[in-house]
Amino acid sequence: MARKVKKATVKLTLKDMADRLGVSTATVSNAFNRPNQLSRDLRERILQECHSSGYHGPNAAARSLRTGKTGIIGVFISNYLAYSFRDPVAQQFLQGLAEVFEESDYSMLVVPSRDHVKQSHGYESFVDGFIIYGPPQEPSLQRLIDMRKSIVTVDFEVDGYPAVNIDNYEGALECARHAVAAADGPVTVLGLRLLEANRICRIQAEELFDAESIITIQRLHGFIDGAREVGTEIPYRQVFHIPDNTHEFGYLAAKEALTRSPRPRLLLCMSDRIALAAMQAARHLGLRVPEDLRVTGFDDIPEASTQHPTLTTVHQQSIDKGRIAAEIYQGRRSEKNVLLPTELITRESCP
Amino acid sequence: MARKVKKATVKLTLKDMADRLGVSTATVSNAFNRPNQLSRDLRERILQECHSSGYHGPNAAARSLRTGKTGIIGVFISNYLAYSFRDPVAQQFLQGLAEVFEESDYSMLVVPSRDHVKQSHGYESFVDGFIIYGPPQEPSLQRLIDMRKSIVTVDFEVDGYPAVNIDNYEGALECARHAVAAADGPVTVLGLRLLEANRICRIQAEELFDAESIITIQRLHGFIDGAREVGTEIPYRQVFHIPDNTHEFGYLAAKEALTRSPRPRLLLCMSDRIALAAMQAARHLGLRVPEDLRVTGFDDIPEASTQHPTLTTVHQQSIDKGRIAAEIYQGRRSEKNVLLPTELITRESCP
DNA sequence: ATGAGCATCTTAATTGATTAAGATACGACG
DNA sequence: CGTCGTATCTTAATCAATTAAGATGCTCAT
Repeated sequence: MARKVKKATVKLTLKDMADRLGVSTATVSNAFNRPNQLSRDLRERILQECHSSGYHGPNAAARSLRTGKTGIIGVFISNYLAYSFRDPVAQQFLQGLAEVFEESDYSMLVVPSRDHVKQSHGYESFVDGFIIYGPPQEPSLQRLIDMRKSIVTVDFEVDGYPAVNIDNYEGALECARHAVAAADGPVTVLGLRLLEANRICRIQAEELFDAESIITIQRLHGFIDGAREVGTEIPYRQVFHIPDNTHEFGYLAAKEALTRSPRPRLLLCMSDRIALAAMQAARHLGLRVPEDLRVTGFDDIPEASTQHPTLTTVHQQSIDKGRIAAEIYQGRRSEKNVLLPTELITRESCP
Repeated sequence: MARKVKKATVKLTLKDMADRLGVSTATVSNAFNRPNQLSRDLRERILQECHSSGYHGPNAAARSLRTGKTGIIGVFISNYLAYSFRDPVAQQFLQGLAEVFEESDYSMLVVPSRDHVKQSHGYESFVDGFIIYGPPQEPSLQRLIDMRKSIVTVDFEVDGYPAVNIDNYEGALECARHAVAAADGPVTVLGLRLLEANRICRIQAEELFDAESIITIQRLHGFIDGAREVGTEIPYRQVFHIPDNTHEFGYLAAKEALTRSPRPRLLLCMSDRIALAAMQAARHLGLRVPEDLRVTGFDDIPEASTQHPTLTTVHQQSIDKGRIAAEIYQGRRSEKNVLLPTELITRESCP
């Protein structure tokens, strides 16, 4: 049963209101923006009249043209837009952002960075500033910088701009120390976005992205160094590259890793989503976790603690990452460069 | 290691470009918007100069003021903004929207409907139109209508506007028929948002929302009618109200339902998230699914098929719902009122 | 040769607000 | 009584674009 509503009336401007009320546009504008510039009575009358005749406040485009502000902040996701609504960590990050921006009356314009420079219609000039999540392509980044907006970067850094990051290396280090020490057999790493390739493969050292600033490279080094500390060398050939953080890719990569000989006894995964997919693959292969195979994740997404067996993983403060980025953006924090700690959470998959 | 980028230059306008090039503003504008209004050579020169001097296209606010269009579409979520980034079905819906809008160069402004009318800064006039997901409060809805924008409603209907819905009743009916017939004991419904209360409780018939248009009421009627068809009456006192679709609430409600006497042998849940939480609660109580307890969900979110035991549920086309809403919005579809079918998916939790 | 037709570019009105500066009136104060 | 300050409201410039209508020069058919 459909709802009924009144049909809309004609489009009204601030000037129309001024005419109806017999005052100047400046006064109507002030009624909305600077209450102390006019008498209480008149302001009441103006707002009352606007409300009853269906004028919903000053036109945003005009206001923005004049003031240069919009109340909209751009969230720049370095990936397909659809991706950000599918990745659990990105979701939590967005949730954190939303929590803070929501209460201060900002709206969020979520934009994808893919092919960003090619796009024509220039939504960028609509936003007051940007939260940039993950490193965009170089030309996109330059363009954002050129727009002279305030910027906060997340999960990467740009000289001279505030940044929020997590301690990927330390988390991976701690994780590998614990997991490799407990494992009694071959170790395989299921790694994310280590190469440019868009298919699953094992890596060659020379193909590896050499940027220390890429978070998965930080995790990889943490894994390798942590394993070495407890006496195990992880050769590059035991590291898989997975092009995207999806269940499907994780499942396939795990199947491949687990059907090789010798079969690994430990999978160090670079995300929880990959780890959960790997556990499904293990189940389908008749392997018990953790008896036959140990698995660790990274991120500590909600499912990590609710699924069975529960997942040993490195906790990162995804929601806080969003909250803090939003707070820095709003100038509500003194520090400009935040490094959030990570923490190993030991659960059933690798006790 | 932080990236280095060039610092930004001064702010440029279309007029600045016109002056530098010795042409009129109209010509520069046309270079961007109406290529056939000027010679190929001149257009090249203009775009080249704009690019090299760092002018990134016409200011969006000014353009929008003049044209009345922005290329931004508002996605109106009838809940806290943060919620939409946490609810799996909402996420899939957003993903579907994003897929379509992304390829046609639209940006999505995700706005919460909560306290919508109270908010002052009027982002609404920034958007060309609205996708309204779930029924907002009456005054919010009236306000959106008054703005005279194009509107597509999802999961509810408004007279005179296009709508996308799913067949909640039929899905619930089919689900209850199957599950109740197979169950050999008491049946309990874990229902979502059936009352206004913001705590878990069992319902009294007279408290129930009486609007036939609310999707959870449709599901409830489906459950009740389906059970009746196979000879079981579900009394209202066996229906729980859960205020929000979260794991925590689901877990608590299930714990409560499963510790009552007589213990139910079947839980009909109104969402997968509730059902998955219920299965965790069952595990913690030492109950085996499906041997001791059968569980069904609704929605068919990704985890329903990947977690163990896999979940019997009613599939809804959440992503398509988003895609179709976006297509209708863009006038790419002839039908204006779409009812998507649902389908029972039988898995391990209730074979 | 002439004017119609076309491509190309310019002029200038327009969009809906914000806000500095100015005008007016009124009360208080020396 | 003149003057100053304050509260209140108005005038008008400004923001950065779009676009209808007009101007200009060139081609081509008659």
